[in-house]
Amino acid sequence: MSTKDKILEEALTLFAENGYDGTGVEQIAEKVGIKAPSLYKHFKGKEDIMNALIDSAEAHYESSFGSSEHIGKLPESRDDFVRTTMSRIAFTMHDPMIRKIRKFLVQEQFRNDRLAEITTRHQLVGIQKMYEKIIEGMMKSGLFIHDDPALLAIELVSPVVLWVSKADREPQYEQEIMECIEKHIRHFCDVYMKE
Amino acid sequence: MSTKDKILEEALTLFAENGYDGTGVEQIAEKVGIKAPSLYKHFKGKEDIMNALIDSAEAHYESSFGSSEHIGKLPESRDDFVRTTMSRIAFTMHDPMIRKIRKFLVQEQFRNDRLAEITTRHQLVGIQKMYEKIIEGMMKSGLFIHDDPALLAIELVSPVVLWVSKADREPQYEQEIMECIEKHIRHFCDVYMKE
DNA sequence: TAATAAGGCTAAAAGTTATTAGCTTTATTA
DNA sequence: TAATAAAGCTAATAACTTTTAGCCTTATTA
Repeated sequence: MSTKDKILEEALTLFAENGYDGTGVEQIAEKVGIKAPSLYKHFKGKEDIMNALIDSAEAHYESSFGSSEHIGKLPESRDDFVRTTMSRIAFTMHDPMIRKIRKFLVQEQFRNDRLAEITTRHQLVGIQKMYEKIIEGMMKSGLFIHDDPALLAIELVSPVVLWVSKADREPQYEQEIMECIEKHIRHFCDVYMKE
Repeated sequence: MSTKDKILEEALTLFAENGYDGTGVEQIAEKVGIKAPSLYKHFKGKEDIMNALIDSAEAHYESSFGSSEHIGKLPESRDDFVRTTMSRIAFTMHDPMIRKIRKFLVQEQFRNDRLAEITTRHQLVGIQKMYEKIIEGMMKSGLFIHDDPALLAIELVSPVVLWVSKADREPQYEQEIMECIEKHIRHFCDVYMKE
């Protein structure tokens, strides 16, 4: 990995943990294994590092939810739906990179309009749009009752977003949280699936 | 209002806007109308101001959701439920004090365990426990179908929490957001209310 | 191989920030 | 009214932070 990439990686880790203002360039440099002034061979300044990070958060969003490719084939049963949804959530919750981006965004969301907009996309648009399509498909294939897929996607995803953000701040409850999430998803199926 | 209270008020405003690390004691003092060293006649230091603010956020939570008194009488019809719920949300969303506490907590939630725990209580426990009781009561009075009140409260409240936090970062969309929320609540009633 | 560029370093400038010391004024109370 | 406490101020300290300047080594390339 190039030094430039390593700087971005360590900066994201530190920003996620202590916020932008709570992190010094010296700390970043130390984690990379260089001295602070050497950072300036790769970036114009601290703000420039942050902007590059925002770009990469944006790129990450695009590659995760930008196209509809990522849906794969539609779940074919209730159990299939619960299983694929839970594993998607477990992945999102535990993947270190995704977790750092989430923690970074949530702390810096008020810094500027671009960060605000990206945070909304990550929290409200991304997974929800995806599940809108999945649910819509499953309505057509007769597994879900007919209803507004957008509203159902919101009802499915919102509690998950809140629980995952609880897990970000209180990781000791991860297991209970996963149980709550599964209970919620099963209840969702009880209400909106046929039979 | 005492100088001490004014310091807390202005500190909260600034912390909500720029975060703890993004706010200087000089800025706080200026807004209060004194010089920075005078702050130290009222607080031991910057951290002490923050701790007092956390106490007041805690007290605010207690007075809002600590007792069951705040439910008032149960809604007696679907329209009544939608109306009272929407007005509670509008109040929570617009009240400047509540908004500042929300923005402060969301930015500082990772700073220490106490902040993490209070953030969870504000975001996940507070309104949800309240609606758990309301929904439970309305199940008994036959307005809602019989189901787990805790799960229903989560489904009702979670999307609202996410939309309100979007309104905090992008206030220009407040109106659309209120429309989305109302649509969601009406849909919730369609699904879980009798007739 | 010689020249050049990339990327590291030290030293230090320049600015900011939280905090303390000590003085003065205002308000409280004995 | 006199004494004391509270709360303000200026000046200064001390630490920290970001960034620049200039030098040296290593790698690339003509």
